[in-house]
Amino acid sequence: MTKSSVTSTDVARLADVSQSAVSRTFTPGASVSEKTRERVLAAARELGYRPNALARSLISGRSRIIGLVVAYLENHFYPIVIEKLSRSLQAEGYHVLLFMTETGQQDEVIKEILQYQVDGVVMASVTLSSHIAQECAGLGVPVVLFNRYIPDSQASAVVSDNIRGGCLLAELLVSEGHKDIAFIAGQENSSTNVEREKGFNEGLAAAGLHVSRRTVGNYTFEDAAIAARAILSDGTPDAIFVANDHMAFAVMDVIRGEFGLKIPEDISVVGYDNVPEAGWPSYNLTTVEQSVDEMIAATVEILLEQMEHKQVTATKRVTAASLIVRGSTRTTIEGS
Amino acid sequence: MTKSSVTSTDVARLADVSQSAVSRTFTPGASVSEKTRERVLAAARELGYRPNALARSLISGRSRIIGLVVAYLENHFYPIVIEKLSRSLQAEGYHVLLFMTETGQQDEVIKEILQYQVDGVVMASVTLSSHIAQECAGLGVPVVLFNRYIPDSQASAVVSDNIRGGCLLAELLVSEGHKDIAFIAGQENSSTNVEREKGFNEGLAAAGLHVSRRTVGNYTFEDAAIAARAILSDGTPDAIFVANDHMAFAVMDVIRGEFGLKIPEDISVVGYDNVPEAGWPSYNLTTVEQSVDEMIAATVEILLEQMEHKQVTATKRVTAASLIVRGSTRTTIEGS
DNA sequence: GTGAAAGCGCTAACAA
DNA sequence: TTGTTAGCGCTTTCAC
Repeated sequence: MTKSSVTSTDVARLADVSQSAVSRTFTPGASVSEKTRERVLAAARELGYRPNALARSLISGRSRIIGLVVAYLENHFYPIVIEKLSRSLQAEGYHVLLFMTETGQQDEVIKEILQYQVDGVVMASVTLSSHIAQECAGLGVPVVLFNRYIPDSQASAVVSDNIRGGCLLAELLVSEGHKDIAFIAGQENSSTNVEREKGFNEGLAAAGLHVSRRTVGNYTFEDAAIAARAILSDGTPDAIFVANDHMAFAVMDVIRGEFGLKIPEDISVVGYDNVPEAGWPSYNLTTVEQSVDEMIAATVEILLEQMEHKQVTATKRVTAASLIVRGSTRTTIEGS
Repeated sequence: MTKSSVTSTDVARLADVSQSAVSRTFTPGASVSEKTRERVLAAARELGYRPNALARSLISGRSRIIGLVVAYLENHFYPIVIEKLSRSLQAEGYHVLLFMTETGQQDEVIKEILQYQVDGVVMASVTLSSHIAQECAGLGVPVVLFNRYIPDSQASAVVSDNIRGGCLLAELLVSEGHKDIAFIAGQENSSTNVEREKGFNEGLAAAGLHVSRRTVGNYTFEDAAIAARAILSDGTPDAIFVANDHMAFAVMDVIRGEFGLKIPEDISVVGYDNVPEAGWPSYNLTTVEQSVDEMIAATVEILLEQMEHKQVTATKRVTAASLIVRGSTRTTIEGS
């Protein structure tokens, strides 16, 4: 039992310097002579001293903690986001305090977060009320909505070009000669769903087509399966656009397992996100890639910029979307 | 710009009470009269006051933060762990500070963690040196290794009964009449791999059998695919036990996609973990379930117990493993 | 039950 | 460059 944490005062005593000297030694860019620096470092090592980040935060007003709010990790897109965001922030000397929430509880959660004096907040798979966004802005705490966008919010947002992505998929399906095209939606009022659908519809419209059938999968595996059954019991469309990959896997399973149809011979399926499983041979799903790396980079950039200048202004960043063509879509169409 | 956080002093001034009264109002179990309590609460609401968790931690010596260290989220088992652990801890008033690390960097990471004065640490998919474990114990910070076990460590561990699980799978394969049985290992020196293999071998030995071929997949999708190719190019075994589900998906894809074999008609495959994808129709994988819920419950219990009594003692908890039979294994064997 | 006062471990002026 | 001196916002004795 070494017990108790050693404090800077303990180190100072052993090194025979002032407590401030110890503090300076551990403050990058402070002025300490090489001699005292070494003395302090030696003493610190001997006692096993580590600065208390909380005490530091209390006075400096910067905790170097970023709050991350997520609603669910079922969709594999989000674990990847968490991993990459966390690594990027760590590289900048920040750490992620994780908050799992239910949709609808976000405001409560934000209040909890603020108690930890976080320097910034990232909300993935979750939105927040304009009221709370304003409160954070007032406190000088930048908030970034990740993969979500709320018009007129005080919060910044990083999204990929979902409209363009939807359009790319429509163009692909059209070019392959599909006519009877169905759509399985995600969460109705989410910006991702709205924009992907919008782009998709526009793409079809440009070719004089439109979605023949539409059901809702709410971005969950189970609902997507139900949505797929609803469509297929009503006849087999040429193609289905499913609003994200996670749902698309469920849809493909229903198509092949329950209806005995072949993909892409009997029906084409396209998804959205390009999660790793989309590249797995069993699914081999044609999809649109949202570059998580770019989205994360933009997020960190916004955060750092605003934290540094303590100037919170709502910023919107849109990253590129790119088509990933795999085997779930026909390259040429034979019959009709 | 409301700027600046309101402090308890601000609230005290408005409510015309002492600053201590404000503190007591927000300290569960402190003695405050109903009257002052209401005055304080009213003032707090008016000013939008929220206690500063960092300042509280500084004096109370308890941060209510738990450090969680994870190496990778590729295997879907871990995102689920993160989600459930985070929710359980939140329910107890704790929050998770996330640290992504590379294997081999854990000691550095732990030192960073300790700076945040965490009340406890959970290490998933990662181990730590006995040296660091001792340091944490000395500081009174409980450490729980999740799904990992290190003999003679100062750290506690929560694991499922991997030996039993491996044995259950062996018994199943034996009972179905399989003879030529291959094994694809995870990470060679991880306790999960060692124990699952041990149990599996014992189970086979009880029937006078043993593993015919063995390759290593390192718990990654890519290596598992390579390991599967190595085995299959050498002839088709009756069955393959893959040390976790994540690798099993890669193996199944190779079996069906590259070798044109049918599962389970030509070959049975079993995995381990029972991640959600194992239940997806495309894989429908027979596997062993590690009850994440039970493992999380045990983890939180150990943490709370030791944090409360500030008494750190290495504890080992083993949860049950149960067989989940699905369609990737034959129920009766015809030929061979 | 309530207020005054003493710090928790640290950073940041300010003098020296 | 260095030490001294104030606090950061809060909890917690201790008298009253």
